[in-house]
Amino acid sequence: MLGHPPTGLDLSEIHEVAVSRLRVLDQRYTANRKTIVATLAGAPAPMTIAELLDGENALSQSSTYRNLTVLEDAGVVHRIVTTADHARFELAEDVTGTHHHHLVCTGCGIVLDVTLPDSVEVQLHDALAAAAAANDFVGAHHRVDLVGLCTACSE
Amino acid sequence: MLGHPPTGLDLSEIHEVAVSRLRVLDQRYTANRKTIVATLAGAPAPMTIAELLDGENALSQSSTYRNLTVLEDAGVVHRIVTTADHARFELAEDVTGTHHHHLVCTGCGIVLDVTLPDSVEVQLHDALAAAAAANDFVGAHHRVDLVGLCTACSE
DNA sequence: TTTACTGCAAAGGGTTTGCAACATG
DNA sequence: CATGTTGCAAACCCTTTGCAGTAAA
Repeated sequence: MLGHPPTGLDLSEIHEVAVSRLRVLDQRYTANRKTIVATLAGAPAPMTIAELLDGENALSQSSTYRNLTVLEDAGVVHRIVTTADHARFELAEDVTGTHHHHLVCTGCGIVLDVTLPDSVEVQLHDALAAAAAANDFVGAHHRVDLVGLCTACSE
Repeated sequence: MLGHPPTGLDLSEIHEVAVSRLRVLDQRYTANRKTIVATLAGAPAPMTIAELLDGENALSQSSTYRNLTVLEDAGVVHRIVTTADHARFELAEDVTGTHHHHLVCTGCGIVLDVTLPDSVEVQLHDALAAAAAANDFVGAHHRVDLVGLCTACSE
């Protein structure tokens, strides 16, 4: 089972998507990249580089960065920049087949995934589409974060 | 006239707020800090450090960073971290008396302010409050970004 | 005259890159 | 064997900090 809420695709399907998207860029779906994708798919929340490097299958730091960049360019993973410190990574929404938002803890920096009611998503989407059009922005998608303190940090 | 949409307070009122908030932290509202606040108040969009340093009244880089940190701690300015590169700064919402969101260009990194209809804000607020409560997050506020390409970068 | 602020220069720390060796198709 | 990938180490760049001098209350 995947860690991200409402799960759309299973792991083998995700790997297939990754393969085809990397192929477009003439890049290979190596064992290391597959491991990164599987790790992200199984994670309960977006992960930092440090967390990825702490795992069992620790590949080098530079390769981790490079692979994540490649996977990001291919649209397989998504980079989350919340605070000034470490970036976090998760599978792209159209890879997992889900749409969600983030709860960001200003204390420890952890990021949790949450979903919102469809009715809210629709209203929000329409309002933001209008705002984007009014400012001549194209290809816009929305990003909603809730910023606060998690249970551990609020004590 | 101020650069940020729906203008709540004028510049002299903003300075007063800044003075009182800094006083709480036993810090002074120096000419340099006043200049930074005035610059941000007059800017059409959140500014980077580089942009602040390019201005006429260029104070040193370290002082700019330090003053922005102080002003942020005092709740006068707000740091926006959208991409991995430069941070951007704007006056805090409760200083300008406005509530708005951001249009972020993935091409050049520029950030524009936009407002949403109250009805959407209310629905969104309620939905996010529920999500925060469900995950034991406290003191949460929402942050909505539209990510896309601006006119110049989409050509 | 005590405390905060400034500026210069150096250090910090996450991220990126040069390069030679390796692996894959 | 041609091209993409890896890992080490060094470089990068934004940001922070040490320190000595200056200004404000």
